Amino acid sequence: MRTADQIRQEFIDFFVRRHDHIYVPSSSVVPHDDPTLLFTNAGMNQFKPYFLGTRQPPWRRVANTQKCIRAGGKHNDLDDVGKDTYHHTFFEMLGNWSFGDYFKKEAIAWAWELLTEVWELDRRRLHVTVFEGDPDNHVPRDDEAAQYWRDVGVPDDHLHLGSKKDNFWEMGDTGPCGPCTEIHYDKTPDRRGRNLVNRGTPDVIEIWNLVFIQFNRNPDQSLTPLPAQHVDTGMGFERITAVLQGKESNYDTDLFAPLFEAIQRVTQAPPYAGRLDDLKDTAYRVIADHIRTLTFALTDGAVPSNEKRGYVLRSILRRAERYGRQYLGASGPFLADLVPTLVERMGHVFPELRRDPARVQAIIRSEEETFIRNFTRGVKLFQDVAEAARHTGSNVISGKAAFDLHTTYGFFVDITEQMAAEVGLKVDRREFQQLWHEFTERSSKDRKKFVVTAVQGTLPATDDSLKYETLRSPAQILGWVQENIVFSGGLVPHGRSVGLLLDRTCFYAEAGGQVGDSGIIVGGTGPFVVETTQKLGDAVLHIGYLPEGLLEVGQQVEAQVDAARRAEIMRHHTATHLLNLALRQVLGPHVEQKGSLVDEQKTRFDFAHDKPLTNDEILQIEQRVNEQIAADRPVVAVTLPLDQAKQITGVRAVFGEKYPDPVRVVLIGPEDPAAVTWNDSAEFCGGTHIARTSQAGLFKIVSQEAVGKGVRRVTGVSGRGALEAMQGMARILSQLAERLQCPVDQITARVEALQDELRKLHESRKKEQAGDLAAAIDRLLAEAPERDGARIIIGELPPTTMEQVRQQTDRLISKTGSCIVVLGWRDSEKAALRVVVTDKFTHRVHAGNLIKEIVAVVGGRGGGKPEKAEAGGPLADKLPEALALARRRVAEALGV
RNA sequence: GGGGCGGUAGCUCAGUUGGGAGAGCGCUGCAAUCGCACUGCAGAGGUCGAGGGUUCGACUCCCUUCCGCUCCA
Repeated sequence: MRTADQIRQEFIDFFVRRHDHIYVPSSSVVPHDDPTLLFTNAGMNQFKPYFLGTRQPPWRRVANTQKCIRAGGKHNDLDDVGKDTYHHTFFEMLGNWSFGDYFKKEAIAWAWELLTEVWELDRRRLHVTVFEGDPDNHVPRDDEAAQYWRDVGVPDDHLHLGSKKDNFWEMGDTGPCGPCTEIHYDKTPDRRGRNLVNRGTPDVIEIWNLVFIQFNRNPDQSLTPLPAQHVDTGMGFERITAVLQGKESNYDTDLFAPLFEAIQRVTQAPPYAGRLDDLKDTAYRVIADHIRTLTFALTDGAVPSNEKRGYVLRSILRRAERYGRQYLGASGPFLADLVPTLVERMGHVFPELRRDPARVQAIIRSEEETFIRNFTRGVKLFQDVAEAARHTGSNVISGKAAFDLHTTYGFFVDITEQMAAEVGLKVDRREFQQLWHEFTERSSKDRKKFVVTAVQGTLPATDDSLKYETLRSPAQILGWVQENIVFSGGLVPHGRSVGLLLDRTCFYAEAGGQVGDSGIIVGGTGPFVVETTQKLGDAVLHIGYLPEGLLEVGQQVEAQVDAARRAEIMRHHTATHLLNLALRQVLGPHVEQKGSLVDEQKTRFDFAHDKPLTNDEILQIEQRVNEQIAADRPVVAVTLPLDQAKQITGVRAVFGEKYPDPVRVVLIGPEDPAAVTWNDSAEFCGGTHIARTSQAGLFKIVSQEAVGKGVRRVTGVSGRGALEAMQGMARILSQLAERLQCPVDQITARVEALQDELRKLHESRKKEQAGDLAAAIDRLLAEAPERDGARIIIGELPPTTMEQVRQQTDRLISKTGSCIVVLGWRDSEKAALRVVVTDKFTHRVHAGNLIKEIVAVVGGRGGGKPEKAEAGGPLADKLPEALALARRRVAEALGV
């Protein structure tokens, strides 16, 4: 029997050796350069530019195996994984490719050759499909492909027509497309599967898809033939391995066996038995599949997080963890321990796995630990609500409880539902949906801001190239936007919030974290007040209002940016770049920008870092930024082709952001991109900056906080704000120094000494009082009358605290065994009372009720339980009176 | 940006309408043992995240804030 490794190799060798293909390694499973794509989900992802014609392919014929992940997004197989024999979130796609080289004839002939001659598959079990045609879109039936199949010997009763859904491939709404032909394998024992092709049964499965890219879909939906025709084929590696090894299930192949053994080893569960109706075996499949996805994704640089790609990975990890805990009896983290097995199994094909498996394991382990913590807490909450439900005789978990479990502990409803089902309960889905709806509604609505998202009418483009050069510029009014409607003629209305449109402007529109400019637009009889500036497409909206006067479309005006505010903004923006650099230098290379906000008061900077900054780190960072400011380095912007800009040493960009090509790069220090070193700041940035660093004046970090797991936020000030922040602190310090009568640099020591002194004083006073108190108590005890075996101890104590009296009453109880105690004393000018009644007498004297009555005498309130009570009041002089009342009441109660 | 939950001994966590801060594990000492483990006894260890407020009295209720987790946008 062939091993999986042999099968993969034979595929590659077949195309490379026999048919002159070039082997191209798999691209990363995390598409770092395509923000629209969560994961690489098909072999063609890395070759897309060649099909689109945006780049020339360096080779004509290629063969490869591509790492793919399908989870989250459109192709979401996540929920099916583990439940059947053939779904995976991670899989390999074998493919051979022609970029404008061979076409249908060769592709079909070679596919047949590989399957029937090299691999010697039974021809009688192979079926093929070809496109049936689509007259509405002028696409003919693919008779060509059908003929080539007949030529290699496929009989007509093994040739099927397929619909657009199965046999026509399109990249998107527009772009390259074409018919495809699929090869299916009949697994039925008697080879009677010809009517089961494309019926979604595991008995007859698609093993290879050959796509013939020959058309371009135009925006008007018409098709035109492409000048160069391409072939793109994809064969699911796990499937073909199962077929060639004669296995029912992909999971029965030697690709998964080592993983199952490892899972068994780390969980101590019974071995994998391959059953579909056993949740234990489902768990094995889920875990084996998911650990492949996690290991490959993390190896390629993805990180679990609470949004997007990272969130999908987190869900996958949790799903695996949950199956392991519930069905295999894993009690602690176990997924991380599976990584070495996978690296050993696949490292020779994907050497990147061997680069740093320890890092991958560390990430997985830490995720597992947080999940387990949450899971334990969530299970507890679940048990509470389940118990409560049973208690009320209901068999329904409320929607609110399910909602809380999701939003607090990340339990998806189906998890809650499953857990409920296991104990015979149901979940109120309707209530859940209702709450969920309100929740998402509120989350999305609660961000105010005047944001123009879509407009009716055509927006004229604005030339805003002046924003880097000047703060005043002549312009002509082209119109305005009001309540999402574009007006292009007439008089600008008074007092309403509108977005004024000009032909050119020097106003900076909000972008790249920098806030929009404010200012005025002068002309006619009154200035237009600009509160902020935003960009929509190529149009700049000067958002504000016209208080009075006349302003008309077509009029010549002058745009004047609020120069003082802009200056503060520019200081902060340049300071942000210096901060970014300093963070990396002080904390390490993992510091990646996650977002920023720059305005006239501050710079707020979010970055990847997983723990709070220490005081020392903050000091170092401030110091580095201020050194750069003091060095009075020039700040220059250069515009470069994107490819070239990416080559600049240590250049920084926000991950996931789309940058134009050419891109603007802001350099601090060197004026030539080639001269940039790791100690200089270079960032892709479209913002406005000061000309020299010294203009920032001063930089100070004022706060830091966590924004989410692994993301920290620091807020800093420069320019005037920094001065104010420093002065504010200096003022507080000098006030403290004055109050403490010591120099500023001794404040810490002085406070420590004071705290120490205070503590000692407290202790000695406590001791002193305790002595007095014990003596007083003993006196009271000596003269206490006895009634029915209980000592009745009522009296006043010297000034003390409740704490002390508690200890003394404990002593009394252990001494007397049975007693009724009413004590009063002064505590910082107020009267305090405590009543204690031992068990046997609580039905005759209720401590709580008694104290309520007697505390009224000293003008206070209090309460407690039958056996003990505490109270206090302001009229300390009336204490004897209160105690006298207590004596009477106790005497009455005991029938004296 | 908006919401939910949590922060109590070195660790994991209890703490029930506001009325003496606890358990388990760990730690120290003693006993027992040739020694270790186990066991028994004793003990140390807490600004109940921080700061305000309400109250005679706050771990508990209210506000602010920090830290962690989580969901949505």
